[in-house]
Amino acid sequence: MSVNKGKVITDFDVNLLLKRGVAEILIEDEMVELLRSGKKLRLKEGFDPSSPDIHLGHMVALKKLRQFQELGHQVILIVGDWTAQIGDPSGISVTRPMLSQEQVQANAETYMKQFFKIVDKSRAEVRWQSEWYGNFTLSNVIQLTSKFTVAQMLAREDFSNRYNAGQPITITELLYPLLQAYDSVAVRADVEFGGTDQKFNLLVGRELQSTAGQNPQQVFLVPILTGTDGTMKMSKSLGNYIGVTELPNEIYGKAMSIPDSLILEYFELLTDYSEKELEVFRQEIKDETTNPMILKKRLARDIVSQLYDQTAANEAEENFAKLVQNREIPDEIPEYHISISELTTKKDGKDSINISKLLVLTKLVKSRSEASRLIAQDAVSINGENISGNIALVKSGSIIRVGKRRFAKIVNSDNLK
RNA sequence: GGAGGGGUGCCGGAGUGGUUAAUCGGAGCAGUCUGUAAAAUUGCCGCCCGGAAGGGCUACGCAGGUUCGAAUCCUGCCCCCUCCA
Repeated sequence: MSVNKGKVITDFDVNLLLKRGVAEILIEDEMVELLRSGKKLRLKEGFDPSSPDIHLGHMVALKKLRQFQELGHQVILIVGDWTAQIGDPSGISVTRPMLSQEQVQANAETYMKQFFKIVDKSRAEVRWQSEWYGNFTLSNVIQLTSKFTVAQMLAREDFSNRYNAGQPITITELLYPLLQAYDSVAVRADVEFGGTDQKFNLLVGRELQSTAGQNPQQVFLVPILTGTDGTMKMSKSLGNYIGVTELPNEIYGKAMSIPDSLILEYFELLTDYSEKELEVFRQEIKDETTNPMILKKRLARDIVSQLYDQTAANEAEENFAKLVQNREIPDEIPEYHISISELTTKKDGKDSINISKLLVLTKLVKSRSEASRLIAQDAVSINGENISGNIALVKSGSIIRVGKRRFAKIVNSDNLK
């Protein structure tokens, strides 16, 4: 097979590619035609390194890209080092803080590693916006902006909502879709991938490509993954996300904590379980013949093994069973070396330790005020025994537990001095 | 440039001189329950000192001022929104 060609594809491929985990394709007929043409397609997806973590929400589209790669197509990842400075206004109701060059640079570095947990590096091309925007002049900007009208921009729902609600929209934000669109021109994209909230931006790309004499790209929209809270979209800023570089135990645990209502959505968008299998799951949930927890465990295991491997997944599952389901103490507890004598006071002739100070030192809590509250709420235990006051006996080797999941093992550093 | 409206804790949003660390809702944390789900329910939800009792500090855009006392009144400044130009 020629390197310039994508694989000849079957109906099965088309169905998998264009149906599973896909929200909308514009223009679908053209997309199918492109795939059948055998042309090696240039698939673009842009990322704003506005925060340093890629999470499962991003994984939906990345998995799609991966599928296309397996059919021989070329992925072009755009590092949005310029647009990140603006902050994507899509679906956001307020202006985002602008980031510094340095910040963006640092985030972008860590992004790379994360991309290639899912995307095949050998069939991907990484392009930085600064490649073309670095030399952009004001006259380029004027030329670019002259092609679009305010009315066009206000056609976008989140802009018009904000406008109507009397919330500020900065001019740089209006620039965002244009910059993203120009990326498509710069890399001559055949298809651009994004979440459904990206629809407007991707469509602007089509228009701009047309005016530049290129074939307008196909717009490939994947669903927005719901976050672990079960209501809002997964996003870093909402804190309801599972990062792809988190540790296996964390990923597993967070996956287990999603509401039941999300199980099928996650299976569909994040795993390769076949449609048939999904149908079985759906039925089982509906008929209540299977405890949703069992299905969730399968889901959690699958996600971990995709991001790590089978072994890690099994370990995470064991860990979960022990730690969470049986409320045991984990095998490995972070140790803290502290000087017990410095924290010790005499009370009733016995040596005792100020627990709230200890909790702050071990970083188990943020402040002494918080520590006092948690103690009062029976959330703190030492070697399995709840403590009732701020004073208790702690020895070298004592295990402190705060809430369900926070642990620390105390190691006395006195005799090391 | 002119007129009007507004800036309150993570978010939304009350409060217009006095137990106000600031009603209420959401988010979050913790307890009970449990499948680390949901629902329910209880409590917490600025920081510091103190074993505790208790005490102190900081906070309602920023900076001053009036007052025994201000998120609340006054002055200046900054920012946002709407309408007019």
